[in-house]
Amino acid sequence: MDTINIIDAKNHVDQEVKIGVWLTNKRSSGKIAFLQLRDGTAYFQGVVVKSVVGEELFKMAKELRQEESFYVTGTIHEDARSHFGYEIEISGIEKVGASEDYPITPKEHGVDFLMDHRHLWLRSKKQFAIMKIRNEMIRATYEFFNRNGFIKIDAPILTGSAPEGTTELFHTKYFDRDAYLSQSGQLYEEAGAMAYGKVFSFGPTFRAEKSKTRRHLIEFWMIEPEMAFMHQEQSLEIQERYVAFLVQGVLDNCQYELKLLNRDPKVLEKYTKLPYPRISYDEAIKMLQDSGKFGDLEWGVDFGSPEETYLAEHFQLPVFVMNYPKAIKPFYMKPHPTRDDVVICADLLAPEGYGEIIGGSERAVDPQYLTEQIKKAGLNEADYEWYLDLRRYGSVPHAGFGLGLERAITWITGEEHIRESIPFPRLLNRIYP
RNA sequence: UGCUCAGUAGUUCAGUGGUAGAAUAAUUGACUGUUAAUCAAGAGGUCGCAGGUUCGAACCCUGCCUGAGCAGCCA
Repeated sequence: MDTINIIDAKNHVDQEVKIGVWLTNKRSSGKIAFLQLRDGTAYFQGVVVKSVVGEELFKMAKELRQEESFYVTGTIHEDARSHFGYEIEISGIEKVGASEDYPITPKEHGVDFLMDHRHLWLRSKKQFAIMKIRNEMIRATYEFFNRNGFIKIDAPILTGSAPEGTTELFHTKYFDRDAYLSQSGQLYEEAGAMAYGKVFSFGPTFRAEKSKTRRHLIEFWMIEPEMAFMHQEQSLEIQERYVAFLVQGVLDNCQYELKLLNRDPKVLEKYTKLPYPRISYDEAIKMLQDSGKFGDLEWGVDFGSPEETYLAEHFQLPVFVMNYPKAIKPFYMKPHPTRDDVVICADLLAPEGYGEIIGGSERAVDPQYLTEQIKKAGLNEADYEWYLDLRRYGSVPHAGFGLGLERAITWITGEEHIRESIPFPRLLNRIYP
């Protein structure tokens, strides 16, 4: 008799198998019991018929508690009455771990209660589906960049200074010196690109901002590719190919999970068609002004979420907004060749109101210009000597971008809030569990 | 950090000045195909915390704590 996973049940129809499972719910009558089972690969139902298994096993089945773990043995049947398409007719139960008064019931719960029990909430169907899609997007990320000649260069998490100097950093100690948790690996990836051509990082990022919205996490995961001998236009092509590849990966490998989430695959299929629309910041400002919905919006301001949502809704596709004002962007972006007021950059705004998922730019290469910008930004020049070295020794045109993994997951899964896109979210005032 | 809203049974909520309620979960029993099964029974409470007003406060007032939504900031 084979020991299998639920997801492989279709390959074992009419065979007797053994599966290690947890009980998610049960229903029973005097003669028949339905056990809702999960094993981490899928969810399906076990059927226990009293007249077949006898008094003792039937009684044991009826007394199983929610989230109790056990082995079931039985025969797999194809059955149209099951949501999964298959079920197991149980002939034996071997208890493994007891469970009493499991807090998360099949009824509704509030967000706070669920977040306090995040370690258990992860077992439920919706969370299972989101985590599987997250895993697929991580897998597809590695595949995409490896296929396209990138190597992964890990940026440090502990840094001695603020890479961008703009947002709040988590402060810590590095023995007797000050240190900060990384809010971006980008500058290090630029060093990587000058060493190995095309590189990417994929790691945690920390922002000590008092942000409290559905699109913010304090700790999140970012993918930051950086490419040497590359201008912004080629970078945009890589960005849209990468995003489309993520969507395609989920469509190819997560149909079951999309169904659990009620996410319509037809909507996602639209996002695999390239290229994505591109508009300049100037055009975006004009569109917003013409809409008459944003008051006295003036050139030079950064977009808030209502503006981003309006732009993305207009195209119903991910849309690149290019070349923002220099004043609202970080110091390392390449200045526009003919205009003093904008830089060569682009944000990718996700449709359906999910906001910015990528920020990217071509990088400034002139060490003199960079030194000035570092001073202007009020940063300590000495901390950036190593960064300026990259411009002193064989600098080349290069571009890169950063994709926020959880924002992309929230968009692709169609979830309301970013907090369910990461196993243990760190939110303002929440660091338990 | 600002604005708004909320905190009552394990959970989700009703109760807005006069004996603390419902549904659901858990428990016990009935039921041969259930999909949040159904039916019946008993049980379940520091009404967020502290102070005040009142003959009397879950309810009114003040302060504090906790959370949610939106905004700013960002990916």
